[in-house]
Amino acid sequence: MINVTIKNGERIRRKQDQLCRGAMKACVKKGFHATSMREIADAAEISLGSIYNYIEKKEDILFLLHKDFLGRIYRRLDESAENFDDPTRQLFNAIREVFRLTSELRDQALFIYTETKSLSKEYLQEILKNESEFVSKIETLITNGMDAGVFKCKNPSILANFIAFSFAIIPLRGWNLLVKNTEDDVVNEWIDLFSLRLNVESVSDDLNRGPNRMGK
Amino acid sequence: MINVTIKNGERIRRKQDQLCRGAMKACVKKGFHATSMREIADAAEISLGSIYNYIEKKEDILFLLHKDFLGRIYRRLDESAENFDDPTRQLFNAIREVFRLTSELRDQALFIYTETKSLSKEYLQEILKNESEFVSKIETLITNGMDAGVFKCKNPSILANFIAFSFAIIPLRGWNLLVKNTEDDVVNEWIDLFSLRLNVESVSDDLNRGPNRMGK
Amino acid sequence: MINVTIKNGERIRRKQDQLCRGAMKACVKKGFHATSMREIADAAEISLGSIYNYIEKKEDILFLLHKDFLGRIYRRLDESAENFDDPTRQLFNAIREVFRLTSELRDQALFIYTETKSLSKEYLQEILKNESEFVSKIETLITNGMDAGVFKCKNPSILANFIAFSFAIIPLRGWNLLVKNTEDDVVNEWIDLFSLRLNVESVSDDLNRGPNRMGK
Amino acid sequence: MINVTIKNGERIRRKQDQLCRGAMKACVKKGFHATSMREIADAAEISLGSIYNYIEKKEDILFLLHKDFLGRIYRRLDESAENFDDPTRQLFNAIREVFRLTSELRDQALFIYTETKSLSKEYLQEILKNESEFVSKIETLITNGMDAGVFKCKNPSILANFIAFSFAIIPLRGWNLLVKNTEDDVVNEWIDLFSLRLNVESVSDDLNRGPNRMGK
DNA sequence: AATGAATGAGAATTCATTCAT
DNA sequence: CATGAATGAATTCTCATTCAT
Repeated sequence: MINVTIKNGERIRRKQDQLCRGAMKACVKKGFHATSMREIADAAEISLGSIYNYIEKKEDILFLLHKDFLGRIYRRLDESAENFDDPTRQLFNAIREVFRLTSELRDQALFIYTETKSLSKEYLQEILKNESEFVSKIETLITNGMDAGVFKCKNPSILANFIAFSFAIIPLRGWNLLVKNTEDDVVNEWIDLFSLRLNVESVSDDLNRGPNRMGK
Repeated sequence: MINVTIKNGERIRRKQDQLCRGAMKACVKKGFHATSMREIADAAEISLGSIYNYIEKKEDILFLLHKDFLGRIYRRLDESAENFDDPTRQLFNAIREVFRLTSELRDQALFIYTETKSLSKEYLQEILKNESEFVSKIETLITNGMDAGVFKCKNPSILANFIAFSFAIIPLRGWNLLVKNTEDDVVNEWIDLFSLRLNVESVSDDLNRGPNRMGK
Repeated sequence: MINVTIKNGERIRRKQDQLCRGAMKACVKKGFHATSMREIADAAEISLGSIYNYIEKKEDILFLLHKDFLGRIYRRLDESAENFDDPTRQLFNAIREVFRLTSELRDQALFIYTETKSLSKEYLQEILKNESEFVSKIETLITNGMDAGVFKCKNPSILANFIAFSFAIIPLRGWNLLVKNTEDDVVNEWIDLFSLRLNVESVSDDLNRGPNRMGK
Repeated sequence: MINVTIKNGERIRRKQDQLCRGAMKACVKKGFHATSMREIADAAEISLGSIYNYIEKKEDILFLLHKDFLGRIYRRLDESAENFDDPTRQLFNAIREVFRLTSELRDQALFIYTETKSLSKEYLQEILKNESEFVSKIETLITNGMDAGVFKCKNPSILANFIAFSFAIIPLRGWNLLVKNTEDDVVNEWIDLFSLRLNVESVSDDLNRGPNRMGK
């Protein structure tokens, strides 16, 4: 994907990881453009020249950051969904889990959401494809529930998008929301909203707000 | 707020407006950092040197763009709400109208939403205050309905935030949503979602999806 | 030709001239690549940033240097040829004059001859076109003499190229030639060589080696 | 001359040869400065680090390239001259042979001629000494002919320089000359020119343009 | 007030050379 | 000896801001 001078693939992965961690730390504060390669190098503890053994150009870092971040989000969605068989629990538990992750990574999420636009066309397309797949996964969780007769939904595609979009609310509007509310208040409100729309008779409280990872 | 050398207030406002229109045109394409003052000057048809009679530094332009954009959004909310007395119509008509405006100004909205972070602390606070007031206005529309006994809502503050947040979905996720759906599909889905949550018995279709600006 | 931000055409010419003089001074010593933009800026007494108001990229300077240098050479050829009507005097006087100029500008000529290769394709083509015209001009001087019956020559094109080429000998091999000989020795030898080949019965000494610019 | 860490002289020579071949291939395309050590290493199929066992610094490569190239040219001159006893045949056959070699190695010759200037003083002196010896060799061929009474020449030193210089015409001006002429046209023209100057009564055609290497 | 040329600090990137393995 | 990753000085170029006209 990214053309580099280094031959050892394992080393590339290791260093790009190191680079990502440092770059994220540095970029979150000031945004991508405003963060110089020197600052990234310092934060990643890789020498300035060395960075260019693992990337071709600064923008590659932004791309890596996106891939890395989205990867973590998607993995959380997958893993959360695997914990339940019941479609209702499966969906809403996954929502809760991903929501918690984006809240936890609030600054990083804000950074990613606002810097996607800075990607060049080629990279943007790849990232948007990733995001599409993420939405599709949510849509599948919805249609599974519909097939099982527990959800009613006219347009699962739109709802899946809404759900994916809802994960951004703490990063984007936490400055206002969290003044009077906790993250849990917010996610519960979303879940109530979506469960109403899915015509779920009773997302029983122990289920909806119960402890995480209750196992199957 | 912005310290300028010019005395004539009216002239300042006129030129800053001209500057805004040009700057928005120029910045929407490439983002704020990537747009040079020269490009902004060209787009605004003001000479490069002259710009600095009306602003102090480049960031001032970003601030002006935010103020200008948010002003237009808020004005739309106000004007829409004034068209109805009935709280249900008042709220949902306003949602529809503002939604349509952000969809229409999709590129500008995306620009504003993603560049807010670039504002310096001082400016950011002012912009966030504006946004808070916007959310408060929505919250008032909700509580009015509650007082009138037509809405039920446990936490109007969160819901108002959700509604404000929902306006961003076309700018931020239109690339995915609008592949299979129209803007109207999307706004109707939001309205259904929110009306369900507000326990509105029947947002009758002629009301909910009726023609715009039907007058009182 | 070169895209610049400055509008005033006269100013562009003036500054590009200033830039050329400085750049030539700086580049002659170390070659084009080894001379940094900062050194050029210092030599030209133009600030580093200002230079980029009058060129787009460093290579433009090399192109300007070529154009400027070749222009001076060609002008000398034209002016010299105008001084005589007699084809023999016309040709050999011009040779002598141009030869003297390239000897005088020995360092600059060496620089130009050895850095032509560094030009990008587009610029190279334009410069080579210039050079072609220069050779054609010499060829015309030869064919004029042939038409007048004073020169005999099987292949004026090759000979014109030889003559053009011969101007480079002092810049390129002066380090060896000028150990034992003067520039005049060298040019006289060339002239003898070429006049023999043109079958000129007697390039009388007063003509051949006589004072410069004797008028018509 | 070049200080290296390796002891084994034979190995040094072998690797430097390999380096030369690769470096020439790589440098001819873009010039010496524009060719990175990595590119040279790749072209020579020697690892980047290993190169520095056989040279001290990049410039050493340029020096080696010069030595190698000039060596080939000089060897051709020597060998060609050995093929004949007759001074006329000896000189003009040698000219033809060397001319053909520089034409054949046109790109390499152009590279060498234009990059000599990039050598540092120390190396430059050694290369120029080599070139001096080359010219002296030609001068000897001329004075031999004069001693034998077949050449008349006032200044063999200048003429020898002219001859040496003439070998550069295809590399330097082939782009123009070879549009209308063949290499043989060009060399024959030079030979005619020089033979006229040497007062050779008749460089008979079979001799002058006859087959190469006709043996003694 | 308007203009647009001048400025130089700072950006990304390259690359010869070194050095640990 | 061979390898190739690491280094950071140096390079070109950009651009917000200033300032003379």
